[in-house]
Amino acid sequence: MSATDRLQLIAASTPEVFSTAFVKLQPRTLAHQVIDALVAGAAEGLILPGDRIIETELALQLGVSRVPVREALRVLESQGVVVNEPYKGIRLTPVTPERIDWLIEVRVALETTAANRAIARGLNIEPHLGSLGAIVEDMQDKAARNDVFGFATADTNFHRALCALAGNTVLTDMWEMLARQMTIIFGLSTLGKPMSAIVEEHRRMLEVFRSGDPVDMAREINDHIDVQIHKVDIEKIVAQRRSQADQAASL
Amino acid sequence: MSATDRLQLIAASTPEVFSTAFVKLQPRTLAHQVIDALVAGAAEGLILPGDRIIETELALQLGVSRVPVREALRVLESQGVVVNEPYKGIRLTPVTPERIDWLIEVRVALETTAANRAIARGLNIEPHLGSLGAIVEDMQDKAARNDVFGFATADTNFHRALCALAGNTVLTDMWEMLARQMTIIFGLSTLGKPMSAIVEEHRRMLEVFRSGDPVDMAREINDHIDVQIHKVDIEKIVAQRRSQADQAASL
DNA sequence: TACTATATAAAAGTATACAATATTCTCCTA
DNA sequence: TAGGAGAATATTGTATACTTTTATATAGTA
Repeated sequence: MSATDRLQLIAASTPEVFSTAFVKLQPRTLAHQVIDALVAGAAEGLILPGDRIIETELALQLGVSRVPVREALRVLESQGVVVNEPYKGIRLTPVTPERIDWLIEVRVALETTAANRAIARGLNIEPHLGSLGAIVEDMQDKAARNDVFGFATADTNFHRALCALAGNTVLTDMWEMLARQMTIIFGLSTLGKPMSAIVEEHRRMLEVFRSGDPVDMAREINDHIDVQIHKVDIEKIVAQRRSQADQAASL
Repeated sequence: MSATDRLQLIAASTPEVFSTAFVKLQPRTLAHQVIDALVAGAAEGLILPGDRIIETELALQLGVSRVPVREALRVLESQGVVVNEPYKGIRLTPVTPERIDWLIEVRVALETTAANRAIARGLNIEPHLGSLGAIVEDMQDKAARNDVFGFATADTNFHRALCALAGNTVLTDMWEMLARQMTIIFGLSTLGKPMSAIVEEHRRMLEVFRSGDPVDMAREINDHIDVQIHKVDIEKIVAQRRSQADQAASL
């Protein structure tokens, strides 16, 4: 079963993935939608790290021409989501434990910077604390319903909101790049700890943010993000997923 | 005089800009070359922040079709180098003092993280110190010859080499994104201080790196980068450049 | 049988052509 | 003369067609 075979399911079984992605903004260009579809597909495990992505097939499955597909792939290439070898093909970037370390290191650096900037701007007050708190409550709710996908989304939203308080669009743009890749990895791995514990961690982060101590904040973010995915043998998981997908295809 | 009128000079008067950009690696795709040409053109002031970039003209001037041009622009859009409004046009991202602050904030965060990681890996030893030192000597040399462009290139190389020591490709990729935008801004602004002083700063940074104190390193990087472009009224400079370009066009 | 060379096919890279949208300019009317 | 409606133009968005390169398969030879 090829990557694009699996990806077909994006346009077919889950059209909302393709449509909800651009709800919040004006109808963007097809290239942007292709990006979202690809990332969503990767997050759902329809495409696995290392899988080949063929322009023609992807264009066919998504119902667009190769041009926007190529544009999307070039963007994702520049962001490290896919790797390209001229005339040879594009693959979803293989996920190694090393690469996860790298992503975490940069993400911690960005989020720490963002949080400290937000504190420096004096934004660790209402109504911002309330907004962040609401997201934590949403996480709690999703955890209670055992809605893993919704939980992960809320988790991402929390960190996105925190970054946004820095008011630095360069930083938030970069954070979004990382978030995409983290989303793909999170989609593959089961969480390293129970959801209730993660909710509690966010409560604590929020409290530290309120208190406004930069050093504590840095440590809190580092501990939180660092442990999240570590100690998970991602390559084994990918192998399992691949065999599962192949097995399903042979039915 | 339009942006693409000025950009024409890239392909015409300075073909080496278009060719040297991809010397180090395999002949990459045209899109990558277009990216380099655009950034180089922006760094030389042939395109100014806020200038409209028209796909057709750019493709014509560079002697390629619109497809690679579009791919390049999409990548640059995702990196914040250009801004796009569907069906309205693409512009070189306007440079504001605020945006410079944002770029600096992220760059300091990344470089500090990189330096500390390099120290943690125990790479603040030979032969790496020697390599970095050689770059500083190169800067000294370029400063003596009053070669501003060469000096800026060497400066960039120093920081790139420092980041590379972290061995984190996610970080270096992001740093390159920032470097592009910084290059454009540096190309516009005159240096905030004499080149000899900047050389000295790099010597000091290198010394602190050797000593291996993370806190000192962070402070050193922050001071170095922060002061570099600040206190320069970038918008005024852009306005001046634009009037100069228009004046030259009317001759 | 194994290995190499050649031919065939598949897919990326590129260019051209067409459609949709926005801007601009002109002409008409108040 | 000023303002607006509409046509003309310019430019982006998208699709199709062509070229180049790589990979694969087949056949021929050692």
